[in-house]
Amino acid sequence: MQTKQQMKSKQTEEELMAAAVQVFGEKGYAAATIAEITERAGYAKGNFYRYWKSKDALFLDIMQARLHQHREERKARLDAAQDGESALEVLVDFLEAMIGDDEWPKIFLEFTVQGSGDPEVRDRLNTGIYRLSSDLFAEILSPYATDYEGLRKLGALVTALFEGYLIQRRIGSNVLSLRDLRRAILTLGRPLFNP
Amino acid sequence: MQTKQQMKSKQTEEELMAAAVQVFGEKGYAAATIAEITERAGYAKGNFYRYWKSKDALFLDIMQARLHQHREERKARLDAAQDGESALEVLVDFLEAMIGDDEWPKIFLEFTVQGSGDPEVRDRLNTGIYRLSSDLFAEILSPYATDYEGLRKLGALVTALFEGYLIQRRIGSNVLSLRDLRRAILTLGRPLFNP
DNA sequence: CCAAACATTGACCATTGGTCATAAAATGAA
DNA sequence: TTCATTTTATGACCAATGGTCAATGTTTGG
Repeated sequence: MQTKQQMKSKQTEEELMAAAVQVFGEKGYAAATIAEITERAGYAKGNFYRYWKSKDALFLDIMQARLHQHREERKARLDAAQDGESALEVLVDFLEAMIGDDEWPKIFLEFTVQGSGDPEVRDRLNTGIYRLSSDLFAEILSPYATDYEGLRKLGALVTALFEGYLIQRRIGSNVLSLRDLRRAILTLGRPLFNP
Repeated sequence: MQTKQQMKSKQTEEELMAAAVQVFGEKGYAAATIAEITERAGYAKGNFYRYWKSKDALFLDIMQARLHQHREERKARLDAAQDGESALEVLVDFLEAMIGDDEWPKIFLEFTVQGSGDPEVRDRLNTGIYRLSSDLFAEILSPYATDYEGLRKLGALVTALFEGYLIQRRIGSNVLSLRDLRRAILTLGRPLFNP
């Protein structure tokens, strides 16, 4: 059992994080303010910095938590895949699920682009926890294809397509649908699995 | 001939813009400050707002000027294209040239993503002056293919790939090269031109 | 019971985009 | 030339915001 202090700390952190998820979700990354987050959770602004060293750090934590959930599902479904194309479809399912929610992917994108100005944030984003890295992608699909470098590039192309798609959604363009994306990805991947 | 005042105004605007190009180029969009721009041009901060109504407006002007140049070249070369695939290659050349410079595309991306929060900026970005719109893309390639809607989607996919590629460069990933991008785009486009 | 450790507060700071009253310079009609 | 009007430029000022810190309350464990 923990001490009263430890419990209170934990609770405060959770309350702050819950408020942050709300505020970020409503206003996006840049427009969300620490003052509003703490106020909504019922604390003073200064208290925030006992739990996170910056707004960036908090957002990375939230991102991590949200992505963790998706990764678990992905793992389970991948075990059921039979061949390269179906495994690729599972990966695309995973990316689509991440993107399916309407607001958060845009906010992730906003943060990714603006945060990458800071070397510290850039490093953490590159950890592979936050993005479907090319290496992980190639690793997952390698049982089904021989061209490992080709798989890495395919992974990068897939990520590029999804993130480019997000930019278009952010700007308000509706030309592409998720179905179009999927078709394009399969077109790009097919040569690797049926040489 | 203009009056002395008009000439001075024009000169001031040019000096401010030149300073802005410098500062944005060195620091990116967010980190560039109006104070540094005016200071470098030798004026007081307040004077800036006689020429642009906001930092956003100035950046859009700069973006427009830089893109105009590329568009002219593109137009000239497109007249020489013979078939669909070579016309697509010209378009890719154009996008590659835009992206070839090292810093500015990243800065454009930074602005595009963060500025798209503001409806006014979003509208201007969608004018088609700032992006290779799907409609323009389809227009240009329509002599070589019958599936007009397919061309529009191809245009959107190409844009998505390039902008996704920019995100990766911004984050520091080097998996994709421009050659990879080109190959992927041709793979996606081929079915439209050789049905 | 009390000193040390921890949790919380809110005034304060620096930065920055943007505003505005004021001043300096140019203009053009009398 | 004169001088009221218009244009150009100034810099103090404002509000918003991320972040800091000394001070205050609260818990802990000896």
